[in-house]
Amino acid sequence: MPKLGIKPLRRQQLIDATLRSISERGLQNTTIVSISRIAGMSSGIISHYFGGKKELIEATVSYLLDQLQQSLLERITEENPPSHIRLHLIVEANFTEFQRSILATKTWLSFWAMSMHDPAMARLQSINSNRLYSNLLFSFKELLDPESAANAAKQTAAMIDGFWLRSALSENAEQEFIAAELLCKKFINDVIKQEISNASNQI
Amino acid sequence: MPKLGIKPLRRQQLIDATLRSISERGLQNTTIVSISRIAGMSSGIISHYFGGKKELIEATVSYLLDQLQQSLLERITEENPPSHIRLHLIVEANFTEFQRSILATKTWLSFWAMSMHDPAMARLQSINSNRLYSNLLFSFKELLDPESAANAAKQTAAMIDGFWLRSALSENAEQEFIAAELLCKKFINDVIKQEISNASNQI
DNA sequence: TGTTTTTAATTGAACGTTCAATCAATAACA
DNA sequence: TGTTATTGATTGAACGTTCAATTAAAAACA
Repeated sequence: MPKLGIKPLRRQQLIDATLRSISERGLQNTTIVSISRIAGMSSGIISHYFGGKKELIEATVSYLLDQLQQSLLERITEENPPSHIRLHLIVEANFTEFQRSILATKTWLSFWAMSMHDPAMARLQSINSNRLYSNLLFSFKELLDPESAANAAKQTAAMIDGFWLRSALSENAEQEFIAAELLCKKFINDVIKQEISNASNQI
Repeated sequence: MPKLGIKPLRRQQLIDATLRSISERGLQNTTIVSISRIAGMSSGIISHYFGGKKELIEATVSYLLDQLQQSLLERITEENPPSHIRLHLIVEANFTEFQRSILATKTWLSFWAMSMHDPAMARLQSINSNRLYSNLLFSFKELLDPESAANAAKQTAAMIDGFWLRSALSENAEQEFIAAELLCKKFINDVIKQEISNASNQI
């Protein structure tokens, strides 16, 4: 009998090792050997559990996407929070402790660059990008007229991604992430305030 | 004697070829051979004019930074435009025809990813990031109080980078870039409008 | 002007290195 | 013992760099 449940364990161990390798050496210098050494296993194990290096990288990115999705779901378990709270929760999910980790940041950046010439990566990237927009749009629509909501959702999504990028590349990333989260929330509050006052003026 | 003043010409030809190679195959698949073939020269030429591949990549990124800077300067040749116009010009500079080109977008993305584990690239990246923020801050300060100006400048910089990133990765990049430019300008207008009405309420 | 000399630009084969993938051998387990 | 998990040496392709040889343009000369 094969060891029970060892396959998902090994796969997760190798994904963790991949994140560490990329955060330490960058994607370009991450090799089959560097990953397997961090995982404390041999180089052949990667082909055995993932078929090849490419599939392991893809699985690692999928893992990051799942983590991001889960960090949002964890926050909305409460019974339907009001829209403006929900918007803040979306922001928070994108600036989680985990999202800020060097493990994650370096991998996200490499992943974005890869998306430009790797169809499989581009597909994952597109799903994630649309998900953020859709989540924001859903909540904004309960507060603003459709066109304003669409604009606000696009602007917020861009601001989140932009702040995330600038923070990740900054020298004192941790402080920048904290400030970024606050400024994203401030933007959301201001948009809602402004649009509501605009609407009341028009009546 | 061989052709005089050919050095700057060849260097630019190789930089152009590097942009094309990265846009076609991605940075990972860009090799000395792929670049020199696009340039119509031999592989040895790169070491001769740049010392090595690394220096050529750095020169290519510097070229992109210069183009970005120049596209802004070209717009502000007029005698001191008013602050809100200047802010729009900054946005426009970041969404130039050239910035939208596949040649540039793929290289920028690879460059960001490289910055995380290449000190020379990180330095270039930091300069560029600060420059955008400083330019925005300068103009916002003429319209808003210092704290509001700093917040607005950070938010605008993030929104520009974020929109740029999302547009570059999008399937119909061209349309997205156009919409992005408009939404960045709209944000700037709204911030100014809102802060001014806030200030008048406080009096 | 026509010829020769000088000079640097350019080539591309060869070299050493690095990497992902493979697979026969071994270890761990049931 | 038989089955699966794991190892790690080996392979061959791909890469950046180097450099002796070649090419062609400019300079010097007559």
